[in-house]
Amino acid sequence: MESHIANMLKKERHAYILKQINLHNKVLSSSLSIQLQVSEDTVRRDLFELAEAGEIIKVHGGALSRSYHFPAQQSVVYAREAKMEIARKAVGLIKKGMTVLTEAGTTMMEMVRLIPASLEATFFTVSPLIALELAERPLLSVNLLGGQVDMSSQICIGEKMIRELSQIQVDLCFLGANAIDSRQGLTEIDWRVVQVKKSMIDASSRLVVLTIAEKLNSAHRMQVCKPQRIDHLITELKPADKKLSAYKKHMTVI
Amino acid sequence: MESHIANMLKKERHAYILKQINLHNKVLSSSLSIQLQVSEDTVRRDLFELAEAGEIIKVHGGALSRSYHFPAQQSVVYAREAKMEIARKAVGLIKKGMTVLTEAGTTMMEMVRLIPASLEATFFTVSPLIALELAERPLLSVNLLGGQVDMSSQICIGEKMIRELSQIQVDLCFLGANAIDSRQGLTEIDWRVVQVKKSMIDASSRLVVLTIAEKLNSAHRMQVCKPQRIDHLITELKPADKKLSAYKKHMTVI
DNA sequence: AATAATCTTGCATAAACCCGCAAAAACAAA
DNA sequence: TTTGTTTTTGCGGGTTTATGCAAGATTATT
Repeated sequence: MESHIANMLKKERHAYILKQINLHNKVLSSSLSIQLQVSEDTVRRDLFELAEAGEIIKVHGGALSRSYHFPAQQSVVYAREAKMEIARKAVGLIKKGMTVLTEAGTTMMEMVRLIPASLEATFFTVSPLIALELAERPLLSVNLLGGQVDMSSQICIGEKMIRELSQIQVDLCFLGANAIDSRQGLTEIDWRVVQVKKSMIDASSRLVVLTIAEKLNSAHRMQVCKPQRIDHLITELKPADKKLSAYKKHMTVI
Repeated sequence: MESHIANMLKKERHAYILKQINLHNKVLSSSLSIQLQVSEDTVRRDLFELAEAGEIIKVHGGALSRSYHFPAQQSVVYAREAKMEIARKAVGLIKKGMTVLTEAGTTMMEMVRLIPASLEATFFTVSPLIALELAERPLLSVNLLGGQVDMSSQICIGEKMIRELSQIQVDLCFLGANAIDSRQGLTEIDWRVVQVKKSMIDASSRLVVLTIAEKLNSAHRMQVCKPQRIDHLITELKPADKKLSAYKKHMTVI
């Protein structure tokens, strides 16, 4: 990457700057000048042009992502309709007396919200938020597996957690999918999250993957598990939908 | 990870301040100065600009949310004023590089929210919510101690957690008080919570108790620790207040 | 009234900015 | 390639902005 940073064209610099802003929500003229190996004036001109095109917000000292203009952060869940349909199907798999292990994510939260207060079961989870929501159901026994808290995924990770996971055995494991593909299986971006998910899978008899259809047929760098290991795949689509046919060889589609 | 936290741009500070105001309904120039790592003058100028833009209401010592005067959504947290004052004092005890153990509760949450993003320290906590809030600070290492999740206290409890606590040693332990008395010390209602708090105290060199003055001179059934074991007592009162004199024999009152 | 905290004002400094210009680079056509 | 045209870039020098500090005024608190 660093190699073609020297002697970049204006367009390339613009692309680079936009990428940086999307990544950090902010750039400094001074550091860009060093990163791109051009003068600060040039950077300023670049920022000015991007700002004029409405791509970024220019401020004294650098520039900010446009999202700073809409300070009211949207707490709306993306594709909630779909996620609720998934949640409805998922809850149906949980029977009285079962031991269940769950991950984090908005889909999982929708599922947990649908769990009736009358359900009697044992839950393990790596997600603080999910744990708190589960704990509101009086008949559930809720166990939160501790560890280092990861900011981006909002789950607990780390060695200790993996060691703890190796000591439990559950009936059902619910995982959300960052990306799933009928050949590459479940994949993830963050190495540390992969470690945790692998351990979760090892600790469970049956594996259930929840995902919105949008994420079907996509893959990331690191593999969490092969498609054969997945027992149930739950999406908002009808099981007969042809987008799911490729998955049916390996797993039950719900 | 580079921290774009120190050396914030003006716009970023403004966004941060607005977030804080929406969260607490009120900000103090003094606290903001610490959190943002800039001089009070700069904070004052920021507040002035935001006030001029009509975003907030500037008052002596800080600023208020505009919606605060119309008591539409008030009293979400009981005695928030007092708790913020306590929080402000408590944050002062945390120094760079320390290892800190915290409990749950609204006072603790106020404290955690005031922790500057620039602080470098290691935190252990038994509270899922506190853990998530802490995790937003990039320079902190946050460890959530897992276990059964107790609905009423919203903390993790149980044998496993106590065993884990026995394996760590921290500089500072922050406990909230359900009841505190100059002779009976710290007391609690729930037996299982007592077990956890006792273990937390055993794991720490210095013990800090946070409580609103209202809870002074009250006691419950089960003792958590003797008054002598408490190193610092933090309330919203001035240290010189005569309500605190009985406690001064045993502990430092802040 | 006394004390402490906070505010205002003015000033100093460093960083960031703007403007114009000339060199350099990219581009297009001969 | 060479030549001419256009775009892009870096730089000098003057301007503006951001920030912290100090001293005195103002406002809370006791």
